Amino acid sequence: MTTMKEIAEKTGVSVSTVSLVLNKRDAGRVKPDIARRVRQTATDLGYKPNPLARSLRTSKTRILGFISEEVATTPYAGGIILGAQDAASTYGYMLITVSTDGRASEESEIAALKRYGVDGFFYSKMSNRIATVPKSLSDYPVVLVDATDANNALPSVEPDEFRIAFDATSRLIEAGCERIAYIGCSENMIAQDGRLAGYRAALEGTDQGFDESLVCNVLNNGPALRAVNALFDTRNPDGFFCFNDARAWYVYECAARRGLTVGRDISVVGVDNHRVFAETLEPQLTTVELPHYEMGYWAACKLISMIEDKPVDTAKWPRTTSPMPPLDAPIPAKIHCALIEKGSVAR
Amino acid sequence: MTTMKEIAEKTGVSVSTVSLVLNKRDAGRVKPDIARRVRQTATDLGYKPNPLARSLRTSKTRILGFISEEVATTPYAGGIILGAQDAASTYGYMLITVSTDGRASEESEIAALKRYGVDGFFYSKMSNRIATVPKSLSDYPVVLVDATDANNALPSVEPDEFRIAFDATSRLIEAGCERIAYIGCSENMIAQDGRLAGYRAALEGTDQGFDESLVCNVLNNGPALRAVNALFDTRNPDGFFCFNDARAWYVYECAARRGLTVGRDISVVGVDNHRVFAETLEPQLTTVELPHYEMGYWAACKLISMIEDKPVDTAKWPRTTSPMPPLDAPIPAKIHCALIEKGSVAR
DNA sequence: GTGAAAGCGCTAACAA
DNA sequence: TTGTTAGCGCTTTCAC
Repeated sequence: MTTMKEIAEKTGVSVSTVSLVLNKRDAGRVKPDIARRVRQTATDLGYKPNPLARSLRTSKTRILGFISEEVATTPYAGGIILGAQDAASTYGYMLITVSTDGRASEESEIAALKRYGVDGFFYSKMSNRIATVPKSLSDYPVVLVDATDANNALPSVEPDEFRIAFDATSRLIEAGCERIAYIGCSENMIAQDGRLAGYRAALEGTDQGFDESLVCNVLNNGPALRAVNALFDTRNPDGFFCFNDARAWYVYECAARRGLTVGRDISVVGVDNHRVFAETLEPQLTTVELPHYEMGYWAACKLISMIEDKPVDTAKWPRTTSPMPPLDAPIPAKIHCALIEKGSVAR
Repeated sequence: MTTMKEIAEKTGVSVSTVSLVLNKRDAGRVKPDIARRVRQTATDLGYKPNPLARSLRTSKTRILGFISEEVATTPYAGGIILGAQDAASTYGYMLITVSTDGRASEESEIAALKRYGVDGFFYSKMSNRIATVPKSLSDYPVVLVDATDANNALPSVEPDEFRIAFDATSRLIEAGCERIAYIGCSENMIAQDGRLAGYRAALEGTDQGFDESLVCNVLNNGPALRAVNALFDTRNPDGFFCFNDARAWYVYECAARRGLTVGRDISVVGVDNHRVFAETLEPQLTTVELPHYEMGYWAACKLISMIEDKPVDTAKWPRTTSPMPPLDAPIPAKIHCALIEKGSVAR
């Protein structure tokens, strides 16, 4: 591992000159010729700065702490983390992820992260919830991911729940469905509210309009399956917007028992896409994929821009199907990732 | 953030004495009384060592690098990482995870990790594959997780594939099933080989014996579903061992179309448990859960023991249902995690 | 037994 | 325009 000292000796200048040049602070301070020679030997020797030593001086580590619940239990976390990682690595940062699943250790994890000198934090709940960020984070830059700050004081990156359901429902309408059901979640969550509103808005613009009796909010397992079954009996829907994979499965199960084929007899649009569904239900199922990767990527960009206190170049951000949101919005800012659509049309 | 200097001043000793005491190198070098006072003020001030400064001297960072594919696409990764994190945090380490999904960036990620001074690496493929560890890792401690070293030179932690299928099949036999099918994977992988062997061994100990025509290896989507459907037609199995969730779903779909109910008309044991299945199929489905958490935990213990060059205390490891494997085995060592069983009996 | 001092690799005042 | 110098917090040798 080559050091600045070696470069300095080899070039015949002092370490500080090398430092200036290599940190791009040489404008008008170091002779262009010397600067060039320094840069040359640096690349010759394959110089890479030692982040630890740098951190010791600057107390900036270029390490980001990612705090989340449920990393272990959802397949989504990975996408978010991957996106955050990509963005981080683009800007020369690394991620340390800790998850607090089922443990009361959040505070000690945060303390550990602080000791390692992270420059800022992601605070993530998987699947858009209201979150209360621990006070121990209050003197650090923080961005919420797939979550909304209870105090509405911190920037967050979230999916555009309304649009997810609005677009998906519109798609079913265009496909000619006449009795479009909403299979949702009876738990109280942001996603449920936003999506139900989007579904409703899409239908209210049409002849069929919004019909409460086509809304079926369920939890899980047997009771959920029975509720969907009852909906089939009473309203015989020909189109389904499903809150998530599990809800889509109830529809599939009921359809199979009735000899109905998805994509022919009924149309189903589901949100998200567990791997298992990609292997089984596709391509009959139309899926609306949440842009987890983009959420992570955007959040990292936002966090880094806060840390470095300069606007980031939004042109480099990966795009979803939606227009780019305003980026340098003041804090608190909610940045809505829009949806990604995948799969064939329902019918 | 209190420093050693502050402790030294407050106690009226020098920094070096503080260092000696706090690093437990004071035996016979520092007066017990002084040592006690140092320790006292340290706790009074809530002293936590600055890992960065320490690293600069020792070139040990107590950071572990976790390299994996597919973090984004499987829900399993989370469990492994969580386990590794827990173990790491128990021993005062942190994890930096990088994933190399669909990117040619592996080498640059490794280089970045090295620059951050990681003490060792996890190299993980999700779902037990033969892996070739990059040569750039060869001068570091490395442990493979859910993967087998192609050169058989590195320690690895893997599930006990044979036992997974042996136990699951035995369970179906005990439940009285007489035509037990194996719904497997037609891709060539360690897990497939091991599990098929386990299934076969369990059946060969019984009257029904092993019957090739009950083995159905499939890939995905329509073709897979049709193959399972054909198996239903030709052999009418009453018990199923399913390689994974997707395979279990094919069985469910076929059963639903025939009006059969799982847990009553047929018995199904599936490996793994995506969250979506826990919400839908349980408790009818018997699941054999791979011990991802334990794999991560054990791997971290192994890696740390290599780094610190001392045996770890295996008594603290989380247990699965299997007996503890020999731990201080010389390298190369394969440490087999056994399975965890969950869910109700099939019938 | 204890402390002074050097130095890990780098940055940033300040001098020259 | 460049170099000297003084640390960042910690470990470690070597005098005392």
